[in-house]
Amino acid sequence: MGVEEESCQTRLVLGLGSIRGESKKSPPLTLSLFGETIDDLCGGQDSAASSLSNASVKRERDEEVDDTEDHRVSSDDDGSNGRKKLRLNKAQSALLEESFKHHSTLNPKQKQELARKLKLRPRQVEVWFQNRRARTKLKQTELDCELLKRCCESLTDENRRLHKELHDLKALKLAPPLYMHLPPAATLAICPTCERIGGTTASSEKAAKTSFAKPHFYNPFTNPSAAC
DNA sequence: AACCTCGTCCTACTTACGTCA
DNA sequence: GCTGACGTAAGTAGGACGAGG
Repeated sequence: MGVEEESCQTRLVLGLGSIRGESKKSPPLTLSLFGETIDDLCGGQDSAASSLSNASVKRERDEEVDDTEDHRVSSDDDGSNGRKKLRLNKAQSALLEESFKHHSTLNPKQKQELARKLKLRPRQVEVWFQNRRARTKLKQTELDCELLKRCCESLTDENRRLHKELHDLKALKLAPPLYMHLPPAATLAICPTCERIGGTTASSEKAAKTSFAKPHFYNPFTNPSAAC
């Protein structure tokens, strides 16, 4: 099936969502002209083109640039009006990915060059980059979400632990006989920040002194379990 | 200088096709 | 063969921005 065959066909694409009124942005019906510009079809400028959106006009202009290879399949063979979908081959995907690694956006020259190499229309290259950026962003959002979830879980655990510790300390305070079993007060070190009782070793004393000298700030993002 | 229009590019959202389990 | 989920190409609306009048 050649480009000429396809480009001569005017295809009416009916968006189901639009028909159902699901999309607030979409018009009820969309007339899609594949391979032909409005000007081509109307035989001149300033007729119907002026009523089209900028994007549509631009798209049609792009399509004029490269229609040398048919990556589309006409759906009119079977009499349906649905659009057929381009599938990029592995080589095309690989080159696009490689290009995306170097720059996630394209200038017009790069777009043209890439389209020429891939034997695609510049508009298709542009769309691929738009969708690729969207996928990258979505993936990053998912990763961020996962990280926040883990931080939240960590903070919840820490909070639970601190509550329990506070409860234990209060219980300890209300139980005088237990004082008898504790070491002399002078040997106890209490963390001024978390109010935990430290041990009597040199290291814990040192830690306590350090805590006095320099209050520690807990950053769950850099050190989720850094508290004491 | 301030404004308006136009063209272009982008994002966000959506639709619809192809594939696969 | 049918079906639902998923990935993705493509359509659309609207905003931002620069150029030119």
